[in-house]
Amino acid sequence: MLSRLFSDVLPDVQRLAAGGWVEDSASEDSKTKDDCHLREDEMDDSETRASSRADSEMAGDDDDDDDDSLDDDEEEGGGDENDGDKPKKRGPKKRQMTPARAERSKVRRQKANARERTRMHDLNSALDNLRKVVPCYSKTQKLSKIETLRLAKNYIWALGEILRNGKRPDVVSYVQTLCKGLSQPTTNLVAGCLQLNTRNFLTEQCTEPGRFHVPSSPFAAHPYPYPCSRLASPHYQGGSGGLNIRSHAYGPGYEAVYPPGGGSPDYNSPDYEAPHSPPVCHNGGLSNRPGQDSDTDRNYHYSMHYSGLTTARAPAPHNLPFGPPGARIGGAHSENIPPFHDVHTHHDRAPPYEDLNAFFHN
DNA sequence: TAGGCCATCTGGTCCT
DNA sequence: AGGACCAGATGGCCTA
Repeated sequence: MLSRLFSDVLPDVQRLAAGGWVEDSASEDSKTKDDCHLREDEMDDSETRASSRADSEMAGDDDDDDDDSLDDDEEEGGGDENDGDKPKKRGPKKRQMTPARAERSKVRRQKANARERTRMHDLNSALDNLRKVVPCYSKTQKLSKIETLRLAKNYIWALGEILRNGKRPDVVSYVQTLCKGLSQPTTNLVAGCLQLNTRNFLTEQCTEPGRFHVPSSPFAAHPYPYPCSRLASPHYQGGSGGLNIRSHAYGPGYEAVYPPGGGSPDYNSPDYEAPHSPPVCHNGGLSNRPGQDSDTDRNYHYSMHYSGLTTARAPAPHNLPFGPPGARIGGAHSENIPPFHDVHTHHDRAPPYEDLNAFFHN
């Protein structure tokens, strides 16, 4: 069984690796593959059923020829035994299903199914690749397809805004942008990514009220002071957890937080078509006390992908698109990144970010 | 148990 | 004819 599994998985992995991405999710796919085997077994059953259907369609054909031309000739004039009491149908006649034709049809269908499977696997691989470059990635808890696409769209839009505005957005508006149109769980997920980093900042680095310095996040991969009045506001429960982001659609008491002018994307822009997701709010249920709950731990499986801005190929750590323009930016602090077994650091990304980095470096 | 997500099968359509 | 693409149907798995 295992060898069968590997023999099936390996070609896929090799194919995907040849496509430019090294897939390391063979084990992850094992279940699916196994399932696939089961389904193939089922397919055998269905094929059997299909065959029996075909056989039933073949009722009355006793010539049993294997020749196509013969089939065609046959259908030109054949099958009229019962036409006496039935109105003649117009259009192309339904071909009589000979065993040979049924066999060919079956093989064709099997090949089509295999192609369709491959196509969908390729599509899923592309989606996996996309998951790796959007700002929240986990091997263990993957974003759904639709959420991946939405988040990717938001991410692109946010990056575009950064380029258009020429200034770094604050963390909250950035999260707002990313979470537009996302489901609440995904919103929490993205928020969790940020929360993780802000908590580290708060517990380890923050020494000055109202100053925001994130050590191990994309926001924080570089120690520069990041003023964020919101985080220092009464709404901010940073001392006990970090950003609390939640939709007020989940009940009263959740205060929407919007950046006070500037830096915030124009969600009404025609460029932005996402359905309006619940606004990103404070006061919500994401207030993780250090070491408090399992959700907190789960959030640790995620990393903000802006950490990718500090890739080895990126010129320097002053590539962070956040914080005050012109802020002094120090060295990278990848060593501050906690040892998440699941964390994705995007060292394999570079060119677009180098552009961005260069932009913010100037 | 309902709902969400997913993989797969299948038939239709379009294109080469 | 055959392949690519698509959408509907179906059933399994998982979670709240």
